[in-house]
Amino acid sequence: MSSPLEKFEADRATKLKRIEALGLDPWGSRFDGHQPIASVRSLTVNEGDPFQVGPRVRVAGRIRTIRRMGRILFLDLTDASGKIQILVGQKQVDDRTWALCDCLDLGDLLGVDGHFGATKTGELTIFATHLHFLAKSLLPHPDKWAGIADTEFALRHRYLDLIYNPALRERALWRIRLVAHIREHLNHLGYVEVETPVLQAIAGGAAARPFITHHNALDIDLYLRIALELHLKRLLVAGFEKIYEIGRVFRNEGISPKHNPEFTMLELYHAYGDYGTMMELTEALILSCVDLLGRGRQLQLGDSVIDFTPPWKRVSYTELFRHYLGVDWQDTQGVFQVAQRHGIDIAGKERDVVVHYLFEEVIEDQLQGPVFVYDYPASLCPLTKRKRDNPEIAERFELYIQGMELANAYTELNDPVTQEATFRRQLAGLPEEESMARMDEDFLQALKYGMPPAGGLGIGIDRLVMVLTGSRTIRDVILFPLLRPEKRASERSM
RNA sequence: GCCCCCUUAGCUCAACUGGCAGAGCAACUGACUCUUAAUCAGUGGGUUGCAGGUUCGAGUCCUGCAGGGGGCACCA
Repeated sequence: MSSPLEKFEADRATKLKRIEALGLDPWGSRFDGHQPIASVRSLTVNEGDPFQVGPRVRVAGRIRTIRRMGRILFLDLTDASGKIQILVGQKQVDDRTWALCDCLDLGDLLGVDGHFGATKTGELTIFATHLHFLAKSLLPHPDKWAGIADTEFALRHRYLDLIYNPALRERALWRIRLVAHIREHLNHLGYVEVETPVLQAIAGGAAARPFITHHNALDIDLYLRIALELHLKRLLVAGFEKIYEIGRVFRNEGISPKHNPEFTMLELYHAYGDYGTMMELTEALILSCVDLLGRGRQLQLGDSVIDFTPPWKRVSYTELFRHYLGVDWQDTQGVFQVAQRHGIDIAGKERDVVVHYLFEEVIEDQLQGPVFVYDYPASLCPLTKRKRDNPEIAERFELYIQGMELANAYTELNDPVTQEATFRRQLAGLPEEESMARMDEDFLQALKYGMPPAGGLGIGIDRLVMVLTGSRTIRDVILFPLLRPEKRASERSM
């Protein structure tokens, strides 16, 4: 009981007991009829004694500051909509409410009845007639002005960070609005939202290591999905024509400012479309998100300004290679020479693997964008339809903004024979540790029943929100990013 | 998995080339009916992330570990 923190808790527990002694419940109960603080603030202030004449209001929120002046008490109360000052005067409230004022701490949740008005200095204020205690905060809150500076503390106490870091709360709200907007936009275009399994016997649709879990009753290992693709295509076979899913996918890979092990993907499929259909849709969708922000079409992102004014640049993979590397990526000799000049190890590697390295090493970072890069080496795109006049090229595009891949779209491969062949080639090249990857026979069979030609699109929602909110790391747009559990804390709680 | 940086009171931060661990906020006691980073008087609060080592003496130097951050690798 000697540590400072325990003393804080003991002090607050004492106040909790005193609240109980007043015949009040320190954990509160249903509290109806309160209105958002922002809407209270927009009421008009009446002339006269503010304890009497103002409109009657009722609010609920968290105590952010307390200023005690003898027989009068000022509180700042915040709710989801804003902040307002509360004035409690000993003469204007009953004895029990005044006694309660001695038991209030920063962070407590409080309901307030009173008259809305303004103080002598003009501060909009609720002149309280009654307080309703709603919940005790037993732990001391962060410094009310400095907030939380320690990154780790903020990440491990995200609920506190969201209280004391308005920029974080604002970004979280933008993410919510943007995702809702994307749904509205797509629904309006006639796309329907579907849901497909997260637990899968075979995790396919992307090349990534999956998380493994186990189903007890069936006694089988299952994987968490790494993509939405293969089930959505089954739904194309099933007769759905314009579908999308916004869902969590899981990839068992490293964590970085651009990578969280679980993240949110939008995948969308349009029967009888192609990657051109998807390019038009992508531009319109993201543009309408930019417009929703209401900050114009030139957005400041970090040190640079990205101009979203359409039409966005469209440049082929081939053109990029000529421009940045002065070589045709289909020229095997040339590619190997250029790769060696850039210090890339080419020993035993296939040309297109080296091509891909070169793209990521040399070109990707320079794509300020927004720019559509289209027509990729086919061997890098096992789920993509080849160009009719050149089977080495796949009808795929990716959208790049600030060197970051934001969208990825194909003309979908619907030929089961070609699909099976590309799967087999892909599996043959996999290292031993990834031999868990298996041919998805069920998916191939679905294709054999006939999948319409289609355009498909994937957009990383987290990265899109990063770009649109100017966030430097993906953690800024994910409310609860993955952290390693604290060892000492978990041992203590055992 | 590798490299670099960070970790001091509940929170935000000080502490010179190794020399008595400090301040603001928060907390506690008291004064004050228009304050608003309220003010004034007073009080308490520390395993300096953890474990070792060097030293007369370690927050400071060395080694290991943990967590976090950044970078690399991985990520079609």
